[in-house]
Amino acid sequence: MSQKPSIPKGTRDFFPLLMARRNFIFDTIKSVFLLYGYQEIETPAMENLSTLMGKYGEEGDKLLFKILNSGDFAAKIPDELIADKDSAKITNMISEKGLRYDLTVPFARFVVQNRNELIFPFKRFQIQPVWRADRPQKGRYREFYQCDVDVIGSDSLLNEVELVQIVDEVFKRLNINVTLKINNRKILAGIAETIGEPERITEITIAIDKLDKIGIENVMKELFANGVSPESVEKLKPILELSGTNIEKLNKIATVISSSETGLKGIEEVKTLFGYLNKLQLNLPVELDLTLARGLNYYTGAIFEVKASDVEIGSITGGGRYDDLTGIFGLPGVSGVGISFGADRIFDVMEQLNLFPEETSTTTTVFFVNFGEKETAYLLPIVNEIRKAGYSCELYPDAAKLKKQMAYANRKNIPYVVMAGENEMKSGTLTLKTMESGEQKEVSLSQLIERIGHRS
RNA sequence: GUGAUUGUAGCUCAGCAGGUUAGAGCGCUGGAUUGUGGUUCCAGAGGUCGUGGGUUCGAGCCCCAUCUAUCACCCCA
Repeated sequence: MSQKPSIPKGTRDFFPLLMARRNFIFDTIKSVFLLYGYQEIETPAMENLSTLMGKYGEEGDKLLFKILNSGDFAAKIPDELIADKDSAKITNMISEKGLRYDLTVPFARFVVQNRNELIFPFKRFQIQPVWRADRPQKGRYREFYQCDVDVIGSDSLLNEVELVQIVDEVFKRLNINVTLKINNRKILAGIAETIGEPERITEITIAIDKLDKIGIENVMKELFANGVSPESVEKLKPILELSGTNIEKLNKIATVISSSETGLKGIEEVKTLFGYLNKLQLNLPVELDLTLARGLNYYTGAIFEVKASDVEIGSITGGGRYDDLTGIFGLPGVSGVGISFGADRIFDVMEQLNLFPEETSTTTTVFFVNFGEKETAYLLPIVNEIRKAGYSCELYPDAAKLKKQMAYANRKNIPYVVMAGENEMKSGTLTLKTMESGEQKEVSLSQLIERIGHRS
């Protein structure tokens, strides 16, 4: 049986049209990054497992793609480990590399490793694929692109402001309606302190993150289930029910968590951030969302998340401040903020909303029919002249039937077809056919260039 | 990792309560038109019904397993 070839679960092939559209997104994002003075870097697709493991929580470790060691690794596994069927320990023995899970942790590794050559504050961006062994579903893939911008080595809140501006500019250029949600991890810590469960901040944040999805009752149930005491959960309730404008919410929460120094610091940070943002003319609505938690446990200050207003797809951009990510790699006291644009989800949003401009599907401008050897010799220098003039063109490689060549040009949506056979060669001209109208005209080379230049 | 739905020609789908040689539209190939595409007409090719087992006289249809895609949970871009 000739079994059909296939690709791994959650991965995709991209056709030329899709690539043109994806590149439109990447180019847009990249141009905004450059506009703000960020510099591009790349890191390897695979990292040592030791730099990846333990950075994304227990769940994250499970979602890492691990790469099998080369050689006869099985021989080195002690029999008792195999007998125990202890996957975790066996994994350690047979795999020491993994595919990157995001761009932030490899970036932290990069910064620590190359700290002496970098200029701080270091502003970098990075557009590369990441891999997660997740089960694919709507808007979720096992291989997808992230477009990260980070500034590391500065704890100024101006960096947060700049990131918000970047988010605003990118989505303005892509013509997507979005809402930016902001929260601060210090406020969440303050809440946990206030209700007397400072140790359980992770469980608490994960639970309240689900508030708009499962409702307040279920959030509270989940907290019970995770061992948070009933009294603490009761205290949490009024916090979750906060409503009003950003400032109103801030003021209310400030009174509730006034005993927590960390919490108040968080509130101060958010107020400062909003203060700056009010001075700028932003297109997107910015909303303080105290239920925004984001699972990644390395965030320590601001947390950002962007949601598309017109499509139900989860967050399309996210990020935050991490004070000590490089500490894990031996360089403490370096603070960074960053956000990550989810290019694939942004793509899905734009597809659904039909937001791609027409030009992203353009192909060759001029097509030259191949009539045979003599004609090809006549055409080759002309084809080159067209390219020199800045127009993309191609000469069909085979002297196939005219019908076939015309059909090819038609399918590729090429607007101009040039034919040059015996007659044209004799008179030193070219026959130019405009595909859309079907109109045909004998022209000189300079007339041809002029004609295609008029197209817009 | 848990739970559910799905799978028939390149694509979108039909397929009568399990019953002989599995259909349509679009696409593809060739011709009408040997220097003319997109429109029209004519002809043709293409499927071991996701894969592997099982039930049955007989399975595209029923059962089990497996893979894929989709959806929800977990988590996340």
